Amino acid sequence: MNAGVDDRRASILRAVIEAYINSAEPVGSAHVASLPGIGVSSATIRSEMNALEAEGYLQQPHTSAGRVPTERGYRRYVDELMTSIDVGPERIDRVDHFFNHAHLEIEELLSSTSRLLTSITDCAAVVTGPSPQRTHVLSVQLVSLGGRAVLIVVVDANGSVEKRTMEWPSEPEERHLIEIGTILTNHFRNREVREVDDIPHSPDAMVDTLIPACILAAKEAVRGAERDGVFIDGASRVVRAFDALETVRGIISILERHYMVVSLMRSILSKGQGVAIGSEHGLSSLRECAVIVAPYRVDGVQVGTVGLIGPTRMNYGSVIGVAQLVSEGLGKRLSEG
Amino acid sequence: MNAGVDDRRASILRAVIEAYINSAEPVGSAHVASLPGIGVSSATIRSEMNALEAEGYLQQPHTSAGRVPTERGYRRYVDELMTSIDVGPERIDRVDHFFNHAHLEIEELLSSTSRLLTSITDCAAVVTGPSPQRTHVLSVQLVSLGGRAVLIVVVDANGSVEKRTMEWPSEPEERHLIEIGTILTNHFRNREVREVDDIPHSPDAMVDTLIPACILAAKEAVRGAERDGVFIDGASRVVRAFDALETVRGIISILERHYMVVSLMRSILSKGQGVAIGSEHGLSSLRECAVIVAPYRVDGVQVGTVGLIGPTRMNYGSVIGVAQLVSEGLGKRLSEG
DNA sequence: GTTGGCACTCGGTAGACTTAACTGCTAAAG
DNA sequence: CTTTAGCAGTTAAGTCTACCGAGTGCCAAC
Repeated sequence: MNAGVDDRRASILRAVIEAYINSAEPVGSAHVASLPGIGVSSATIRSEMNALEAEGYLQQPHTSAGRVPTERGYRRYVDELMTSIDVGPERIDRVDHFFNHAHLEIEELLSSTSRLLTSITDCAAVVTGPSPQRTHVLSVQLVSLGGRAVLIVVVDANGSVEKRTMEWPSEPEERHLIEIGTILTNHFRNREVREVDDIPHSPDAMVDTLIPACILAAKEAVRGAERDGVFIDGASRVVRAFDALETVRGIISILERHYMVVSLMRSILSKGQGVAIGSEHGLSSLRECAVIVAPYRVDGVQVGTVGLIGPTRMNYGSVIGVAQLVSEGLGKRLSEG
Repeated sequence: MNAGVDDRRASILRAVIEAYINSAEPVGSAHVASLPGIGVSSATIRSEMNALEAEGYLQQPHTSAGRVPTERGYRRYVDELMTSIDVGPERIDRVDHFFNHAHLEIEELLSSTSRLLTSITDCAAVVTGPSPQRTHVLSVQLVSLGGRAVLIVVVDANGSVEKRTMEWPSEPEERHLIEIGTILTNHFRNREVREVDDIPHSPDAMVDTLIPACILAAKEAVRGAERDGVFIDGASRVVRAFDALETVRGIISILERHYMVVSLMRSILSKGQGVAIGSEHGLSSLRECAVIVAPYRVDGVQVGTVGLIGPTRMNYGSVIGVAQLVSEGLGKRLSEG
């Protein structure tokens, strides 16, 4: 078993996987042999495919069928066999055009990014917004909602607004609200919320006693907003790739639960990877899917992610490329402010 | 053809529809004859069913099968045949418990209402929030985002926050922002945004020239927020009721486009109805679904709606009942503030 | 090591037959 | 004139069989 043999075997594996990605049908030796760049007969291919099956990269749905890649096969393909990350010029154009022409509120930007991703890749797309916990605060305001209810409104440097209602000990006075707003704005300004654990003071005793609760509420407002910044689109698109009803239902029910998707993406990233194939991520409803994750950076700091969920037989080269392209574009766009 | 005959025919229609709702399978004459309260033989039922088919209320999937209700059949059932709107005590309890224990921000309230609806009915649930256009404004604030970007933040009486970025003619000065905030807060306070079309003035010339653009931005902020106040849940649940893949795909792709769902509900309401069955609403992807809409009122004014989307063979009595129950509960809850 | 040849294996399709669930019709009974 | 039992007629769905074709594994020859 020398390098030459392994090279050939590898390129046969690549050919099988790419053929399967295109056709979604088991690939036979004759088809591979007919491909340009493969200079050997189908009999040779057969014996190589046999070896690839023994190595766990391919499998046969049944004896008289062609071969289909296993999870392990896809994994190797992504890790070392993929010809190149080839997005295609027209897709690059679409992405460029999108970011050059996007003038939107942050939520609209993220949600249309998600729409862009799904329409380019035919996968379901996930975009998580910049974590408000890690964003600098610009302003804190208090607004009376009537009765003892007070709304605390936090604006951060991304232009996101977080809020939370709190209960005042008694009917709030306008001047207290304004004063606390000013104190908190100065206290939080240009700090990340998670860093703040000291408490400012006021000469006014009444105000002074209220401040700790307000700080707590502001932090909770920001924590609560973490959940909202997830934009998922394209469920109906992924679903086209499958024809087993149970699979479809499983996928939909995961995509519907945004927190599941977020924690899925987090867990993939935390393993230091960008691609999870089939059962690698452990969500059995998505066992026929691959998940691509690409974090994006604002001013050098990773603040959010872009993700794509599609069938394991997706076109990895192009999907991974698009994910990277868009995550870069989004990071750049958000860095400009 | 006297009243007695029509009564019997009607109760046979009712029996067929209810049996079909329970079993999802074509209903035969023998089964209807065996039901309590039907004192005639299957032969008689057959001839009545024949008549009902001629009248367009029933149809046969094929000659040797039982009968299935037509759209027209369901329509008549909903309009005059439905035994009663029967929600069932345990469901009533769940709804009561929900509204008694819900202490949440408005968005969380609406989204968990939507979750409640879908889990009770197994339909997809839609909750549209109170229109911010028709809500009184409590406060308007301006926050500098850096450079010439300024965020205008509008808080309304429901505790919703709307926002919009605008471009300042030059680097904004803090005192201008505060002053305009105060002027606009006073100007908008306790008015509905859509009513405001006059423009307040300021002695400061610089401020005075900026005000019209700010009013515009505030109005756009509110208009833009209209879209966000839609909470849809339970796509994976409706989908369980169907086994044709194309149907499933169609439903998902509609539910994914929130604006389509909103305009669907609006159009049903504008026809003065609360139930649209099959093709009545004109969305071909939902031709196998029925849509139930129930508006809710806050302080006597209709501000939003609750909707349910399920298969045409849903249990109308219970689903309509739940929709009404929840819309009342939600209205009451929001009236308390 | 590579190749053509060949026997073999299965899944899938097509046709024939059977079964079961209904119906509509008819003629007799109420 | 309505209701009913009985029965022949219709059709989808299930079962069985045969057959085809795609694709394999193996082997002898190159």
